[in-house]
Amino acid sequence: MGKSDTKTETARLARPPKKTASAARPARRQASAKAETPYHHGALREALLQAAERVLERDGLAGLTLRAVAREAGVSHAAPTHHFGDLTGLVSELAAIGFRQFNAAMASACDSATTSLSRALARPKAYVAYAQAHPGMYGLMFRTERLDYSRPSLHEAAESSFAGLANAIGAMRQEQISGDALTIEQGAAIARAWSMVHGFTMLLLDGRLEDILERLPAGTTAEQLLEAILKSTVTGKLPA
Amino acid sequence: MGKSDTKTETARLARPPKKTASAARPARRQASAKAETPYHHGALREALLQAAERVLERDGLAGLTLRAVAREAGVSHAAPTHHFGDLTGLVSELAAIGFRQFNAAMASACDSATTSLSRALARPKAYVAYAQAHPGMYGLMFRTERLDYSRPSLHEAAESSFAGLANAIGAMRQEQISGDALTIEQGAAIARAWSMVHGFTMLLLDGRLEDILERLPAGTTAEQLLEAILKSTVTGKLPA
DNA sequence: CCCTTATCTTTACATCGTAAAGATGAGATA
DNA sequence: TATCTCATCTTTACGATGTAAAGATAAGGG
Repeated sequence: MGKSDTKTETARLARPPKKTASAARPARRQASAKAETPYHHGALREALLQAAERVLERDGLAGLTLRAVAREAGVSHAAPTHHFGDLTGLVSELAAIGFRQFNAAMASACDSATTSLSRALARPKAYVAYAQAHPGMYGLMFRTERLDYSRPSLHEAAESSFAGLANAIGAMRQEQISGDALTIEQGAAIARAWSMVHGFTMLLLDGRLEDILERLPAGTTAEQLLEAILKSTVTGKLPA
Repeated sequence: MGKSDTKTETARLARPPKKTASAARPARRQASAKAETPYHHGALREALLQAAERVLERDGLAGLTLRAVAREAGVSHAAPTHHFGDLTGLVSELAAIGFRQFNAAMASACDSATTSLSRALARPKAYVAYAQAHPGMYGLMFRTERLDYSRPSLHEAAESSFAGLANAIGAMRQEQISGDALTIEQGAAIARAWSMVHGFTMLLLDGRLEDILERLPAGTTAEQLLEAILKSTVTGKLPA
């Protein structure tokens, strides 16, 4: 009766019943996260985060549940609770990882830019490219109500992401962006750039740009559309 | 044991046990949606949609569940299924209503604009204003993975919304936007405007513009920031 | 060597979406 | 009018999820 938990979920664990002799304990860190560690995993927290990212990119945001992550990592469904408190905790830590990945991608994109024009285009293009390569992560970072920004790791990673954007805009305007005060023009420039690229990304990931793309000359890609947008913006034309 | 459904949810219905005499049946449509209709409601579908909107704006997207809507409407938890099939159905119909509200707001905003500049600003301002007035609805329309665009009502309402945007851009460029083909410049102009205002709205609703707003001169509102963005865009300055 | 404590598992429960079967009444048909 | 049919709504049931609480197990220090 009821209580399907017990039967359904316990079955797949198939832990050897006793194992009093502590024989095995193989290498204490497998890197494959494939779970051969009985009881004390040794690095469950990291394993759970990696499992969560896999689940997220495989099954989408809706599939990212505590129990699914626990299954993916090969532990009991309540194991994540001890490390993250609740779903919000797990999701927030994963989002922090996403922001760090994202920041790294942006930094490396800016480095490999030479001309002033290419520097103006490199950042937004890398932005969209990251989102396309990690749609689950980007969705997690920007569309989940279940994020706890009071967590230091997430707060810091997101803050750093914002600072990178602000600095890039400042560099483009050949100004120094101070940390604590902005003119209305500076704020508008930052908000405008962020809104544009974030909005484009969201619409793209949601498939809402398809209507436009299929009306364009055959074979036009989203990247080309983005480039056209950026160039017309940089050139200074065509109001919204 | 278990099966808490029965006790917990049935309790609050408190339907008079028999009532074979069909005495009451008051007016068949209450407009208050307050549920005094035994068994056959008469207009449950509309009542459920109104209840859903109330729940959405009160408890947010996470609170918008089939059972919560049924409770709000005063019917059994399975009643919505008959009218909408599943949660996706209910949510999609509600989103269609949102798009129609939105389209009406946009249309009325455009009508009440005189100068060319005010016409360029009226639309995006009304866009953001709608989202701020109905954050739940806007979130539902644009951030829910659970929308079924194959439903005619939703498809049509969203399509009409897009057409309105495209036409506004076309008018601004003094061009005729044909329904089935776009130049790359036209597509870029549409995508750019949409991305900007959608991105701004999302960031604003998510509270992610707070970092910027609080660094601006004291008391600067989101509307003023938006206006600064739009003006600098119309004037043609400051690349992204 | 035992005891404390962190880690992980079991068990339990409320809630949710959804399916299926039963109850009820509205309208058509005779 | 009496009955039949069918749309509408309720009950019951089940699997899934998040989370709390208690139990099991090992790690490490006294």
